[in-house]
Amino acid sequence: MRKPKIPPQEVNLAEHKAAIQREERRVTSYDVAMVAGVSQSAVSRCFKPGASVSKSTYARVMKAAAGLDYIPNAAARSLITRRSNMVAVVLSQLANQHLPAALAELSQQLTRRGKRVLLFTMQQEADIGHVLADVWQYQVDGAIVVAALSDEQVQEFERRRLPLVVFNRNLRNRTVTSVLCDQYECGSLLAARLATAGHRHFGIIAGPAESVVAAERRDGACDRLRELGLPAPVVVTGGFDYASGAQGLRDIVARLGRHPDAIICGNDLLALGCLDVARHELRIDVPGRMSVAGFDAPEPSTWPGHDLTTLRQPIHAMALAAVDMLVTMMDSTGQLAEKRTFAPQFVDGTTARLVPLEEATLAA
Amino acid sequence: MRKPKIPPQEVNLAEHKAAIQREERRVTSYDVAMVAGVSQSAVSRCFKPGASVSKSTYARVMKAAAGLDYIPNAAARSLITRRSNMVAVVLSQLANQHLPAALAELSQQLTRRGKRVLLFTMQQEADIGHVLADVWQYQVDGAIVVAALSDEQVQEFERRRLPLVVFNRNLRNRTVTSVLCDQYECGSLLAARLATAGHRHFGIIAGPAESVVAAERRDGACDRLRELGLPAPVVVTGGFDYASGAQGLRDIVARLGRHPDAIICGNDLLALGCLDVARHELRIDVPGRMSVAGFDAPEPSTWPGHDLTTLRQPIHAMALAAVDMLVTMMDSTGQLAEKRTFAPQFVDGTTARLVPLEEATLAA
DNA sequence: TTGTACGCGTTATCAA
DNA sequence: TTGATAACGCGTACAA
Repeated sequence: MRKPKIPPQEVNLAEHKAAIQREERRVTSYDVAMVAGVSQSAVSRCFKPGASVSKSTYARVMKAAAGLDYIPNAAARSLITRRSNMVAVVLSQLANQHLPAALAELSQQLTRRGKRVLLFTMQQEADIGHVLADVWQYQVDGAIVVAALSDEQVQEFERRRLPLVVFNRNLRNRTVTSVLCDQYECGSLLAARLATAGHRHFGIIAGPAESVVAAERRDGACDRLRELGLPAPVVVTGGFDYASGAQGLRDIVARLGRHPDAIICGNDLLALGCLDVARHELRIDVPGRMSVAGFDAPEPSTWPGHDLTTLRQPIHAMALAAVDMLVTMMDSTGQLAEKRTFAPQFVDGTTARLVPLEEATLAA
Repeated sequence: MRKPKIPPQEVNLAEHKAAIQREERRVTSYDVAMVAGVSQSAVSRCFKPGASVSKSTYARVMKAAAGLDYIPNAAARSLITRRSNMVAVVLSQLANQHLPAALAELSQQLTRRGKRVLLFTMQQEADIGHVLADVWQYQVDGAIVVAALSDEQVQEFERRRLPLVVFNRNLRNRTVTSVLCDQYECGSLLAARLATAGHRHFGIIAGPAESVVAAERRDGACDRLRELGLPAPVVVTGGFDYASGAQGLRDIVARLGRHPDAIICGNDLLALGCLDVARHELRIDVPGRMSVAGFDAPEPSTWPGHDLTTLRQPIHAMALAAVDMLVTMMDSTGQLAEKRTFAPQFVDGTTARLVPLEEATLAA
């Protein structure tokens, strides 16, 4: 019923192109077929890698396609193949923290594997519900979500058979595939390193009470200190900002009557605030008399001058793993839920003493 | 020829759902129609805002749709409507500078208008050619590009009738719609402000020789100083990093035999390096004896402690403008190329003296 | 207001 | 290797 009822009839390129222009149509594979003097299916095959086409046909088709600026329509393709080659990446607070770095890595890795990124951002993680409704519409082949999904939401992914990888969030749900850096373990590790160096009295500037990440880091540190038989640390809460770090140290010193041996901060911004108050306001020698450590080392280029002792999440490895897992799930129908947990990288700055005092003295 | 030859025949929901499951099909509007006992077009109308449907039909359809977890297929829709509601956002170096903030703003604004973001990232701006080929495939309704497009590439957008807004890049091509912060003007403005305060001898740590942005800022400052009849500034080049800022000041001082009245740095990282060397190595009183200023104020939360005098690009306003223009172009067919240039915001830090010496003395 | 019939542009199947 | 034909899932004239 289509116009080109007589396909193997070659048509003049320029003329045909003008006709398309006139009719305000898109250039389709039919148009290419007419100009090349082949069938529409032949054109389709030429754009499918590994299809069986003769050299001469291929050449004629490609020439016609180039002349018409023809590009296959991804929407039509995805309709029949049931694959869009798009992956949804869902996240909030893009402006904060190391998410930009993570997004860049995810995007690069997905592109390398021939997938496109359909980006969904939200103001707050709580808005995820609205976002998911959009995700379903767009026929993505999979999703990488940086948000705390509810059990129900995870189940909806399963029901729709949509491969899902949760990034950097530790869900209770055991059936979900995720890649993360164990924040509890991070807190534990940092406490242990500092304890090994001989620190006994700890202060913790934990961050927001409602933050899951902050809570896990705090609990990891507290539990480890208890296991080691050390005194319970003084814990204060607040925001995740510079000012909270500054006030946090003041509060701890006020509560304790003196400064502790070491301060663990919920993130690096807190640590910087703490550091400045310690050095310039309270005149505490850091790291001589007190150590300060944080989490979430930013890119090397940022925060120059400071040389914080901190932990860094291996974003590159995590992004690689997330994309790997997602692609595997997309290729094989039957998938196994897996949780890959990465260890943090220790960033050996100059704001914490990490060797026992005797050794430090010996070395000096 | 389709199965539901007899649509107004109500079908059991659970049974039908099981059948779909069994056949491994997607849920379509036909399925909803069968369960609701209406025609497929009725279902379609129910999902189109402002279509004429009776209350009762709407209710039956929505109930069936909810029961089947039906969501309209965006690919099929875009095939017929010729609109995908997707906008391509193309950029490189996501991890650097203020691009994350810009992307977040763009994404928010586009989402607010019911558009989805299809994200294309590249390692270098030069890779834009490969990326564009992908953009054409995905039938986006428009594109926001943060890269220096060639004339040819701009023309291809026109040829394909694809609305384009160039973000933060000053193209020679006058026919392209773009939104940007004039870097030449930024340099000029900063030089003028400092000159007004009485500074006469300037040093410029310009940044990479190959960077267009760096060159424009430098030229703007140099030209303005010349217009004001001030001595030619000492200009040094290097990278865009902290170390280059530090070395830059050393070089300027070595070349001049003393330190100048004011230093203009190609970006904030350079300024920080310069600042630290000035204060801690060369023992120069900043801003008492020398002023230091930069460009590209980062988010308030970053680089705490430093309190740099600098200029900030109004990213929020720029993103808003870009999306506004793009949406306008998408809605009306005949579009007019327009270039919207925003003025930078002055960030009044503490590293530069901005009032003439007499006033400063009087105030003291 | 509702249903019929068609087409959007492609890939997949099958026979030639 | 090639061409005819049938889907894919939806929106939309048009007639009822």
